[in-house]
Amino acid sequence: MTATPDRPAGRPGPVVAVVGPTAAGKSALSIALAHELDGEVVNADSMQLYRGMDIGTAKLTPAERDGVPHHVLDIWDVTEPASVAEYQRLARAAVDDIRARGRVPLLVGGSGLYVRAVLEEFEFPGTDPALRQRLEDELAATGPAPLYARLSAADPAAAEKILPGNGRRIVRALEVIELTGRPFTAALPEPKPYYDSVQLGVDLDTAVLDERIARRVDAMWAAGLVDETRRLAEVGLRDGRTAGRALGYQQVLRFLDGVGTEADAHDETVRLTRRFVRRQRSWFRRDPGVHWLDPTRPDLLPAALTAVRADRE
RNA sequence: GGCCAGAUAGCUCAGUUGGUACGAGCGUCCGACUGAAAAUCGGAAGGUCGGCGGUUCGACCCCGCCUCUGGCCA
Repeated sequence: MTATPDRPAGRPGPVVAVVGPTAAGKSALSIALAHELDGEVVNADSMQLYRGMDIGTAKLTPAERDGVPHHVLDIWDVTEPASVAEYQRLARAAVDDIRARGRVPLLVGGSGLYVRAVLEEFEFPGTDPALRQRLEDELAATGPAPLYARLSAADPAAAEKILPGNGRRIVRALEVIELTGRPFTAALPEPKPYYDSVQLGVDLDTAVLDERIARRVDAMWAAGLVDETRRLAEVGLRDGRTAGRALGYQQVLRFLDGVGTEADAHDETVRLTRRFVRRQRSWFRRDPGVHWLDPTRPDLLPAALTAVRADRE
């Protein structure tokens, strides 16, 4: 139990986080928990932040939300680049507001960094579009090697933690160093809670989850993902640095641009979503604080509630 | 029935003019991760090179037979 700076008086319970890989059953559990706990959902899915990206992100429809208020979704245009820092501000404001009203915040999503940014002490150094652009242009022109050499000289500790081929992270590190004059924290810090929280993780056997992903992508296609993408393309999805790369949308965009068939786009989406799941797991598994639950167990909800209440002492 | 091509990692295919397979992409497994994180990047495990025989000091690469696959001709 860690004191939080501006926790309202009384006994606000922990923030309940529901995490895990895509398609494992986070949404269903979160709705059930919300009903039991008098909770409201705060989204922690980086792509559900985009307005209009509904089918491909498996966003719950208003009807599926079943009366449970959802926050921090549909806040960005598809052309806007995502920002964890901005998300952090918005999500924390939503959490604080929910608690101030005496209700329970449920942080739900599969974007590991986003979840941590809310739950733990996590300060993002600033950014500067012009500087960033300059570094990115340089990266595009020369490749990562010269940039990495510069990073090694300026901040050996960071360089040691960042692989020489990872242009993205090298650029960000150089940006932070130049901007702040201080070294870049290239390794995740020991978690220090910002909110008291309970993290519930749901996951399935790989074979089962892989099959579910295939069916989910089928369902997305049937629900009109191609049309949704076409509509979003008209309002700039292609220029969206973040949104245009979302799973499913990126593949449909390629198909719409004449690269490959629609079936290719579908199959690629399945393939890449499966790969994404592996990455999500490697993020969440390292966190010892996650209480894992098998979402197929019949007593899932009671088990989840037990885990939440166990933390309340 | 005849002719031709092919048979190499789980899949698709490179490759060796005979000297322990440099393999690649995809898949699989594992990992990193501080303002794009559904991003970005790294590592590992997988092959008695279709079968049997022959030639040779030595064959995945040469020869013969066989099996399977694809195509062409009957």
